[in-house]
Amino acid sequence: MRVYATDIVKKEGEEIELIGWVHARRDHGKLVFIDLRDRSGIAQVVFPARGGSLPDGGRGAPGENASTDNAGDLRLEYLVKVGGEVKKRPAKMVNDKIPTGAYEVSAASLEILSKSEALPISVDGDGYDIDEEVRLKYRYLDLRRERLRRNLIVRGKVVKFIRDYLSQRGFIEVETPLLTKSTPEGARDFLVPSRTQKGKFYALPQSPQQYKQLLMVAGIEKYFQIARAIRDEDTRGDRQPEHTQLDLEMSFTTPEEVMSLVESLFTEMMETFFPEKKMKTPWPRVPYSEAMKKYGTDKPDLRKDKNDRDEIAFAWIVDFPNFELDKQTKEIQPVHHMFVQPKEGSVELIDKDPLKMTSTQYDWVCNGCELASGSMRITDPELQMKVFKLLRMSEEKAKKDFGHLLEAFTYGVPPHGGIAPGIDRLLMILLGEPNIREVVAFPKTGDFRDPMMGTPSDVDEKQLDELGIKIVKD
RNA sequence: GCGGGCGUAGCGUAGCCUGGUUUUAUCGCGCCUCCUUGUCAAGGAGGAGAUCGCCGGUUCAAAUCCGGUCGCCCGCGCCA
Repeated sequence: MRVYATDIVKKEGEEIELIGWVHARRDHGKLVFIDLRDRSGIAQVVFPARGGSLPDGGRGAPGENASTDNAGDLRLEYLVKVGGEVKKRPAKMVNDKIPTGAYEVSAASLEILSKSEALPISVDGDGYDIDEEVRLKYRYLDLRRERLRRNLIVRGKVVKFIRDYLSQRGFIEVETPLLTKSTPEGARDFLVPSRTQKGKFYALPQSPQQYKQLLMVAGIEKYFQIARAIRDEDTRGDRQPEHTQLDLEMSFTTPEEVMSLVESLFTEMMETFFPEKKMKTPWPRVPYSEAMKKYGTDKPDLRKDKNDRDEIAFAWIVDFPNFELDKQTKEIQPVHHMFVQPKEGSVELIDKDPLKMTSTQYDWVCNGCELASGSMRITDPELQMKVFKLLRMSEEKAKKDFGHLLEAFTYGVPPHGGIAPGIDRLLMILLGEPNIREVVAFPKTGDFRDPMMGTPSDVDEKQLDELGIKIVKD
């Protein structure tokens, strides 16, 4: 019966089978030890003397161990299947440094399932000191290391927790398209050329924003999606060309309800998976103006001790202005996006003094990092059109780009709002990682490449012809 | 686009400031051969592996100094 390495502590005296990689080998000639690693962790396997038995009496008479005679051929990262008995180690041979250190598997059989060349990178250790280009080229090896395996496992658990939590509360998970429409506002789009409509393009979604609002018009009422948001803007340590958000939207809701939902969801998540973190509850609320005045930023770091790895300072920033002036162009632009509902009493200001308007926006921040922006949305087509115009969009352009939304709002639109917390950034902070790439299975480099896949790549002339595309080299 | 840091075997590094006991470029891990019955950073003996990112210059002599160039990382701009 196959057992995971870390489960041997529960199997003393039993005949078991381990399958995993040779993480380390210590060959004493007639006696060979390996650390066998599988997805659970590490267990020591001891191979008996070749042609003999173990000093402690071992397994059976000489000759019975013939099936482990190839133990001396083992090399790092060979994939092996080992059969044997789980034994408690004598007291002075216990290794306190590993969780399975009080036990070991006394091997009776060994099968080499797959050999390995010497690895280009070590998968032992945390890997931080290895050139990242090489780590990414051999990501499938890099992911073998304990730290990254743990990151993927925790990520999977957190996402499942979110899904369960929201599903239990009546939310419906809906997938929205990846092939969508380019709108020149906001971030730069990744474009996908259309073959069937030569000369036209799809855009990959910067966020499912419009779709989720249309789902509210459809009457879904409570929507969420673990959604990819894709933006063609330069990267940072906490920014990738594509990242994952918990996108959610509710009808007949209030900022209070959204904030309280997110707060209880993630508080419970923290208690479940990160009980060691010190977190203030309820999360403080800081008005935008106060944050700017006191901290000079709308994503203040509210930790008391910034060197404390376990301190997590979640907070809400509220009472954002609707609009601000671009620092360079001095043109008016939305603080969040152009679908944000102004606060009650602020709406009338749009004709007189739009910069004085306060919005329903609320941001979730953590340790000086923005984790999410959310708001109530505009549902009045007239007000929405006013916003478009305020942002110097012609009525024709607005109807061309957003006519579907404006029209949808004429068919019985529920008031709605939502939020979209960034999963990668949250995990980066909680796992104490210095970079978002450490919590993403297959991330891209700072200049958008994947050294493993060789992305982006040239394409065949034929593919370009079908799309009606000619490459202009400068 | 701008600013900063880095580039020496498969990986991590020393040497660079102050050019020459480096004519044969340091050390650790990994790799290969042999020895080794209790290791867990196993140990012992031996060995292979580097056009010092690339191009050019200065010099009797360049990993080292100078110029250019390429690549990566971090930050700014940008990211509704």
